[in-house]
Amino acid sequence: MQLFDVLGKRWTMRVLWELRGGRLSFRELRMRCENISPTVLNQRIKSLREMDIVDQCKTGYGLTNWGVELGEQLIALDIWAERWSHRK
Amino acid sequence: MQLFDVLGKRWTMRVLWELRGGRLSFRELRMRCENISPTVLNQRIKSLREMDIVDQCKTGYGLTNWGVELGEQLIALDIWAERWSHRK
DNA sequence: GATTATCGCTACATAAACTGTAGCATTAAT
DNA sequence: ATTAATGCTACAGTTTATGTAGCGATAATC
Repeated sequence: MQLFDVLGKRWTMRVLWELRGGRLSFRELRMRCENISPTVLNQRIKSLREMDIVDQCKTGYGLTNWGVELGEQLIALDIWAERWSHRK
Repeated sequence: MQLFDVLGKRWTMRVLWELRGGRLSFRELRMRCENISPTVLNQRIKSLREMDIVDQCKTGYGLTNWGVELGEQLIALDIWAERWSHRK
């Protein structure tokens, strides 16, 4: 499945996660992703833009409507992970 | 976050996806994952077992209770992806 | 009770993906 | 005009994944 192929690549989910907070410039996004290498960041952005999940305007990169929805899915995952992380 | 680190590795989500259907032997699991290399499959299994998401018994590998829950999260993602894939 | 099959898994050479740093071209502020 | 910040590319070095061969162990078959 195309979505899983992309999400399963290193940094993809992290990039989406960081973009939930609002638009970010390329350099800001890099810093928030532990200074991911610009090469890979650019590859991820490219994929996500082709998938209508991320877009770009003069104020930086951000989530499209689809991206916001996907972000909500990640939040659901995060809530589950919170419970899971407290397992005994 | 630990969960995203693991899920974001190649093949991890696919392995979980395939295990939703029931227990599978190492070799069966390999085949269903497009003949992923055994080296990597074993690494993923190891991580997922340490996280109490996958377990092993004489009938093969399968999901723990936590794994089933996580699988449900993936199904939610899949349902969303289905809608998304029909975008215009 | 040897033999054949299947199993989980490791070894290892090759290939692909990621990293880290430097820096170019462009635009925005001073 | 100069300085500063931006998005992004280049590239060498490292890490990760692939593909194939095969070992040791257990299970069925003759």
